[in-house]
Amino acid sequence: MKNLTLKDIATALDLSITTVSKALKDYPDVSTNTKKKVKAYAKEVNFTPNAYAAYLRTQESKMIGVIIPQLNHYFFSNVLKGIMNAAEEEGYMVIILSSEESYELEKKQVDRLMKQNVDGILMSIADSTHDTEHIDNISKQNIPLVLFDKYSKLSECSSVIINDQNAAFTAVEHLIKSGRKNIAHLRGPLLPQNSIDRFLGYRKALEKHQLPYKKEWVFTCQDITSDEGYTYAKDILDKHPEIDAIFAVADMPAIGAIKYFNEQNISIPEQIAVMGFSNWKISGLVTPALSTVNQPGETMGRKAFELFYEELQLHKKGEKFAPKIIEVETSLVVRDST
Amino acid sequence: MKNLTLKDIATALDLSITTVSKALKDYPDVSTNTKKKVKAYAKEVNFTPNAYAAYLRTQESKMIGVIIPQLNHYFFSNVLKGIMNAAEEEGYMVIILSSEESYELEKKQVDRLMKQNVDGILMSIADSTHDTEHIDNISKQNIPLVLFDKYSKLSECSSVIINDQNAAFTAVEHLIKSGRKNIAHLRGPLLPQNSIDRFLGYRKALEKHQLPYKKEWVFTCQDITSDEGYTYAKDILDKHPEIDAIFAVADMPAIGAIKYFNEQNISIPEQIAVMGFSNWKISGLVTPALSTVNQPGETMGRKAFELFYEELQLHKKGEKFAPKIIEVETSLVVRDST
DNA sequence: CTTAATGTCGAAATCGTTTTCGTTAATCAA
DNA sequence: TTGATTAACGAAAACGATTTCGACATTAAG
Repeated sequence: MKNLTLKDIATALDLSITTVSKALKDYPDVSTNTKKKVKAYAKEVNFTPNAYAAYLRTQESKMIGVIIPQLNHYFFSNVLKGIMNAAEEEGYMVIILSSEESYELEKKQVDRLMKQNVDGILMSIADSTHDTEHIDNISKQNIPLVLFDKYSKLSECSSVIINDQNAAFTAVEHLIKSGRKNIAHLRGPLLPQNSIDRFLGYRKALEKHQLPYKKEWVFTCQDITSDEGYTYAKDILDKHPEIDAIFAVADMPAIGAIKYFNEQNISIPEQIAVMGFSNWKISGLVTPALSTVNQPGETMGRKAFELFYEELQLHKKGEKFAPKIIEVETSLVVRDST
Repeated sequence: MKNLTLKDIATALDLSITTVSKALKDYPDVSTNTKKKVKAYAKEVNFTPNAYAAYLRTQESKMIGVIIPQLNHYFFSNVLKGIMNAAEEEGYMVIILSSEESYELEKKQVDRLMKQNVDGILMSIADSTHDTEHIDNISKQNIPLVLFDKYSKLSECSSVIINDQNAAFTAVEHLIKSGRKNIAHLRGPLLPQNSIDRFLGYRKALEKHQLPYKKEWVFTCQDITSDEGYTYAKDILDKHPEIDAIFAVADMPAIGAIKYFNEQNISIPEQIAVMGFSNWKISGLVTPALSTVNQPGETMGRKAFELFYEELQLHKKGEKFAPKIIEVETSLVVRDST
């Protein structure tokens, strides 16, 4: 049982392929009567025009590509959900690829998407990405591009982000307002802007409240989805007992730290407070429940798609599109760990 | 800057489109010399034949569709990884859709994939799916289909699964061997076979060791990715203080229970042992670390793709394919909660 | 009544690849 | 030398939808 074609419908209704095609797309030179008949029949037999054949003519694949650094990642899964829902509403299919935080793989995935003739690319760049030639290439090929979450200062294109610095600032200020004075920071890798901005937000909060900033109180996590916080918590207890709060770049390191403190019977938040970042699902389930910054992934995904779609419309009209940057609101989620 | 076509290469090398195409696909009626020249040039200009145009002729889209019940799910993310890696090796693109555990949406997503002319569909059916007409339709259209993790006894098609009953049996037996006698079960929803089989494994283990099975000790979680275990833990403490171990259908309910016990200062595993199922990343990070059954998602994904690919090759030859069922090995991960 | 405008429809070219079926020239057997 | 074989290439017809351009009939305008 093959898929139906325009020809099948044309034969059935004794019309030409042309007229059927035009009727379905509401061309003005088809009578209302014919349109009705064609549409009714098409609906009856559940006809959808073959996307591949259509592409050949229109050069529109009705597909977008999404590249994320990690597949197994609560936040990115949420972003994907937002993208996919928005995409479906406009009749777009989504091809998801992962760069596994690797610059080389990221380049390769970009290439795969271009070869697949996607109508646009939404991506969150990998931690290890240090140049943007492959990204700039996308725009050069006139393919709409939107970055989300992670972005690069080197390359100017549309982005959907949060204000990492402000969010971190608010989180740390909350620790300060609850009386903490010696606040450590589990920061992320050196390269990505998020990691830098959250660190800067941390410093700013300390500065504003005239608290000491000490280099030894900042610990770098290589992978913010791992439990590196566990070992750093040990360091903190052993070498810096004066520390009374930790602000982590992400939830997982914070949870790692909590685990160590629990094992050592250090009471949270009495002896030490712990603040995460991102609000993963698990954050509410650890003991004590983790205070954190909510990063609205689904909203970001939806906005990213909308930005792509807007850009595409202009492209089609041949107009230039000035890159837009959308900042999505975060919020502080105060639970039991602070 | 348009994408290159066969024509461009033909013009550049002063050959016909036909010869270029055939050279790239190693047809025997092209001289070795010409093949070399064409391939070298194609590589130089980074040419890949347009997939859409190729589809029109071959009816092969080189895409597969994957439907999972939830996007934001550690286990399924792992399966996806396995599928995507295997798919890439064979030059396939993957379209991922989510049924959100809804039967209606699942039907719709199947339809979308068929309309997209995917070469095959891999899916894990939703909890709420009660009939298999939409699934049988896929096979009827001669599109290779492979189910994974969740499957249906109603419909016979290739599947990649674990032996839920045996795995649950082993897990519960481990609790028994460590001296537990009154073991409760947080089971999953009534419909999916996994949930049933894990429950049956639980019962079998009790039976074998002549331990009591009590209906009141079985609690049904509606959503096994939620923390329903938290409230059931309260029930258990309040109404069934004799219970000394819990076997949960999944990690999240187990973690929910752990959270409640922690808050009530019930020591785990001394007063009560907790066993999960699936081995989510977070399981090692809660306190105490959760003992659980490891479900090798990535392997399952890879096997699922391989099964699809095998079936596709036979389809192309016009041969019949007898559905295969592959059972992937699980293993017990003993941590601190038992 | 003639010409122009309008309202419906279809023929045919096009997108880029694949593949069938020729065509040509060179090689071989007799 | 002739006929048959083989090696190397190309012309052209698909695949299914889109869209340009005409064709034809009908109506309106002059």
